Amino acid sequence: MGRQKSTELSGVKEIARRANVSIATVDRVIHNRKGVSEATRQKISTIIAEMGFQPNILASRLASKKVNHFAVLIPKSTETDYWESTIKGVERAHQEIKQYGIVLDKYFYDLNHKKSFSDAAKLLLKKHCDGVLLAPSFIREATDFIDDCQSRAIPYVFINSDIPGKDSLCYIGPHLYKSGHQAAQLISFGLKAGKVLIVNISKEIDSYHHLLRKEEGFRAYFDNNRGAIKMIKIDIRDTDQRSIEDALDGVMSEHQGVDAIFVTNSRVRSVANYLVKRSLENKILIGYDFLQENVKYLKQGVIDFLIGQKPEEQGYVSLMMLFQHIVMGVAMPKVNYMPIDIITRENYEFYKN
Amino acid sequence: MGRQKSTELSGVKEIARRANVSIATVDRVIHNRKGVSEATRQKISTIIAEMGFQPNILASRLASKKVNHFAVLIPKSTETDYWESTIKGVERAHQEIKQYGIVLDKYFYDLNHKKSFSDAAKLLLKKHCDGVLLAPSFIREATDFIDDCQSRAIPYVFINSDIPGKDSLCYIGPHLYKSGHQAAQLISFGLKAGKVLIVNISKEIDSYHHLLRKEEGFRAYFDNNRGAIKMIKIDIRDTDQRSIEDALDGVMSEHQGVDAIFVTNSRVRSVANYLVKRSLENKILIGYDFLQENVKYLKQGVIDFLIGQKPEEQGYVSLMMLFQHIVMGVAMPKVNYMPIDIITRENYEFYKN
DNA sequence: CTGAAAGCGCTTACAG
DNA sequence: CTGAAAGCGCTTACAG
Repeated sequence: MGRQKSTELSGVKEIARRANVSIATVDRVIHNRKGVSEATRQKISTIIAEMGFQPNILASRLASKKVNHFAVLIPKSTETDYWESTIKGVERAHQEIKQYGIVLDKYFYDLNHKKSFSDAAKLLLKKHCDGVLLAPSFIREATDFIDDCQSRAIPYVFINSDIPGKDSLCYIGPHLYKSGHQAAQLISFGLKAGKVLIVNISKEIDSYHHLLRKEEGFRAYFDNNRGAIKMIKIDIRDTDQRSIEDALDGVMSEHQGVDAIFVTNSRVRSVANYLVKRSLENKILIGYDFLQENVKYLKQGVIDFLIGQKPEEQGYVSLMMLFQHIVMGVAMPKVNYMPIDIITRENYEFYKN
Repeated sequence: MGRQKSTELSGVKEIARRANVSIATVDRVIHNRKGVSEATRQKISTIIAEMGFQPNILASRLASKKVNHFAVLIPKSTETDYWESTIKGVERAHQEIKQYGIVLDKYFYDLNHKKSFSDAAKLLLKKHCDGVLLAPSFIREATDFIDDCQSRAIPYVFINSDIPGKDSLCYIGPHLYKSGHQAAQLISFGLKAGKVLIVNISKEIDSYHHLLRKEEGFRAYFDNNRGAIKMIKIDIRDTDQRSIEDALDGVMSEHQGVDAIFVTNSRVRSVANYLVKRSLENKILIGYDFLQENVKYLKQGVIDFLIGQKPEEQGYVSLMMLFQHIVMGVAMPKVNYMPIDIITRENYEFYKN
């Protein structure tokens, strides 16, 4: 391991020397603090530019002992589900940056109750906070909340879905339409002609809007590549296994000879379970999300493909974005679409959420 | 933005106070330096454990001005190729950690000349270095080099491929066998019966060994799921377009009615080009790597699937591993397989190498 | 508008 | 074997 006392001329001390001022004044200029004559400011700015000076962020955070609070507002998770991965990613990012004085405040809401969102949001706004990371599941409630954020000049990033028309620091999540498109392409690769069933399962009317965007993309693919594919669709609003099976029995008997099924969310496991019970495993089945239960059916060959949305990376990237923007002062892209991952029984063991 | 002077009792000062010693002695114990009586060491260790003390890495690196040199030894890249991405990932990681006093020394060799590897390795070993990241393309030469590393106690990580039997800090790269398996599954999803052609294109005898592991995995899939698939194979050692086309013409006329082609590396673009020239775009074509030229044919529908090996992430992760191990003292997994990514014309625009 | 001085939490000679 | 003191590059009161 080398050791080396710095001999190079750099840092605030050198700037101060060259400008013939104290380092305190240099500091004022670096941070755009007032109380510096225009002339001195000019002189120092020029020197900074010439030197290509980059402040030492370690020393800066150490000396200032500055603390930033970031708040995260997402659905609460139940065991092994999707949002569990998201919060895991957020926490992993926090581990990496907490030494810079980043405090993470977590707020969760219940996807079945809009009010829980507003309640959590209210709590959140009671404490000081320098940036927010939110999953705006409920359009109205989320809109109210971000209006509050805006009036307090708190920057926020959308995760997993966005609110069309509402400007945020950044959106991090999937391109829903395209992911539906991808599902369609996979089916059409394996099925040149036949009947395809689209299944939406959700009691959430609000989040239904996500599913619809996937469905649109799915349909559009066959419109452009129209061939011998017929499409049927069913919406299932009661999400217990029994109701799902009844609904599927209904549609299957009404429309004989379904060859492939596209489930627009992670409930594909319920459909897989149904297919096994009815000995219909040979149908092509595609759905969403790398969840334990889904992978089980993938391994068995009941589910052919899962489309992954990288919830953990979403969480990780989101918090990092906030950090890069607020602490490091780095510019960020407006949109950061997650990859559309294709998971199969051959590659699932190497998959990273 | 909050500000807050620390009031909590923590840090070396507090340890020193509790142990009734100076902070210098505390420092000696923290870093296992000698020159401390066993009694004092015991006392201090206990206090450290009790407090759950974690040294402030920012302050530590700032005060010590310690510098670590990491060396990277990989093939030199030509424009937009695979290794270009790898070095990009390495450099991105370096950007993030250089503030900790990490210096990156880059060495490149020519994949067409084994000697260039040894030469670069010799150069590398002339300078001080705390860790090495290497792509061991040439087994013999790489083995000699890591023996040197071992005798100097320099830790090293393998990237992109490993040397079976040679223990390293860590291997970061694809699971070659499984990725061949994946290619086979995709083909079999789209082709229930027919003829499949395996194509190896490489003038490199050494790196041939990689391709072979992919081919093995590919074949094994059809052995397990044997059906109406016949396999043919061709090795092409002259990699100019003309020779490739001649070779393909030969095999195609000898074996009529090939339905699908699996190219075991990124040269799939050459085969795609050939198929276009002969108006054979309707055949299923699968190959490797997210390179511009390959994506061009993916968009056109000539290539059906590309398998991505995440070269950039390989580079990023590798350097981070070295950093985590050497600077942060964190334990690392022995193997870090990259995901086996499936890239299509529907999802390529969201793909990250 | 400006500067001297103390301090962030740790490390490093140096002296004993 | 141990400690007092200076210093890393920056920030923050405080005084002028």
